[in-house]
Amino acid sequence: MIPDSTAPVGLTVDVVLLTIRSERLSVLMVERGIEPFAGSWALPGGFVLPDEDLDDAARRELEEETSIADALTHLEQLATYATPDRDPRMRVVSVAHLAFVPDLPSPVAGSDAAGARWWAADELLYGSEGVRLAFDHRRILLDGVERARSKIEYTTLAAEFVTEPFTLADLRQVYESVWGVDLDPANFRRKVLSTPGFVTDTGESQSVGRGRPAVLYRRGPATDLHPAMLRPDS
Amino acid sequence: MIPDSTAPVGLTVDVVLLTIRSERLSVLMVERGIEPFAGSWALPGGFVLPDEDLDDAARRELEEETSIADALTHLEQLATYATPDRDPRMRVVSVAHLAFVPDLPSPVAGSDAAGARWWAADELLYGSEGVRLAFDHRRILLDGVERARSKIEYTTLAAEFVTEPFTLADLRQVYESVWGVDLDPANFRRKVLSTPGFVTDTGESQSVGRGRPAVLYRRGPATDLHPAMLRPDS
DNA sequence: TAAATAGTGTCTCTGAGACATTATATT
DNA sequence: AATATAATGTCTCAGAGACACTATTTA
Repeated sequence: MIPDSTAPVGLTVDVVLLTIRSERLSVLMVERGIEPFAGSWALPGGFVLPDEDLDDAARRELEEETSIADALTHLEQLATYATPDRDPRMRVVSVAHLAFVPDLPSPVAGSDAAGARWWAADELLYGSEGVRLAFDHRRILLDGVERARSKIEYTTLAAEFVTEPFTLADLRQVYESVWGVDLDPANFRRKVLSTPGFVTDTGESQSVGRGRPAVLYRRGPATDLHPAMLRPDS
Repeated sequence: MIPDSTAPVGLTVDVVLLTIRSERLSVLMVERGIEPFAGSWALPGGFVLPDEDLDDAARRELEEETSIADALTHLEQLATYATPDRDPRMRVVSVAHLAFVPDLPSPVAGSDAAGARWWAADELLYGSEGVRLAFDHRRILLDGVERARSKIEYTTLAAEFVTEPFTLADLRQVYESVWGVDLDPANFRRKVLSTPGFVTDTGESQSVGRGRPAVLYRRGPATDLHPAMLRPDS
């Protein structure tokens, strides 16, 4: 029985799309052109269509607002946010998603949103510039960043942040940016190479300015890390 | 703007309530008295009220259907299920939750549901008796069990399954039941006692039939395990 | 040649697994 | 005494951290 006291709700998806830009963990945000929260920055997202699955909706909204859905290999559900007054217009339930992409060479151009840009996550979350975030998107972003931090511990998802082919220094930079720590290059190398299928050697190498050229790798077939990559301190 | 093409959806919560009964990981299910899926077994849950938060709804439904919400210390969001045709009546989005309780001495009596009982998770998921599960609750249960299996690796949540005071054998039995493995008692003891705040010694001991009496413990203040409790094989 | 980065080698320490041994209860 | 379970002790091995050292490039 569907009780009368059950009010209809709006269903939306939001996407925490993370990448590494200039060695900083960054997130894609869109500037809202309309009320509520006009002028504030929001996670890309929108209403789910009838008969549309959640992940399809997330990909579609990302395509509409930022046209970068192609590169999306990994998209996972993050959590659902449904505090009654999170949207002043009506009750809206948002199923947040999390995705990782490499630093995109092509500029992110939105067709729908007023403007879309990458923000360094730290700047957005802890900056003193008074950047306003729409709805409860600060909380969603916090949860997404925390999920990313823990996921790269026990999965190979860190490799989703780099463009192929990549060096071990590139991959190490991902961990250092997401975790905000420095890792020992030697120990990091040993850990990555001792995990079968994390990366595959291309045989080629690349010279990046000064220093010895680094061997180039591609993502391997492995998805999990046993044992996990350990985060310093904690 | 809220598009016209956005159909209203029903919002429900479901709860995967796990416990250990007779050394088996078990889940609380209710028998449906009405269509759809009359006679099938379903996870406890129901529609979220207007202005009600998700976790409040989960606790309320659990109380209404099984009257055991009191003992619920841990209740976490599991995932959201929104496949368009998962409910034949209308589009219903279900936010599933996960909770752990000790084996309850008092019988679980439901005021609302036709009947409520504990099922061994294995029996329900892999049994050959043809137990029918309502909606996509088999998938939700699978996800809940898998979440539980991984959560007790790196948190102290296994202790939520035992009644205080408990022996280390009791706590070990939780891991063995949830993981479906045998653990070395000596190594398990060393691991638990070397994690500060996992358990606290009561000083008392308890004789359980034959064998040397075991020291009794209570849950400690720790919530995380560093390093994690390792699952054999994998 | 100096500087910088890539890559290798080695030592130590922690912790997990295997399993022997001792302790304390019941029957 | 026999048996069962609790609790302790010991050995070994895998893996992480620290860091010295070698290799290969550019300025």
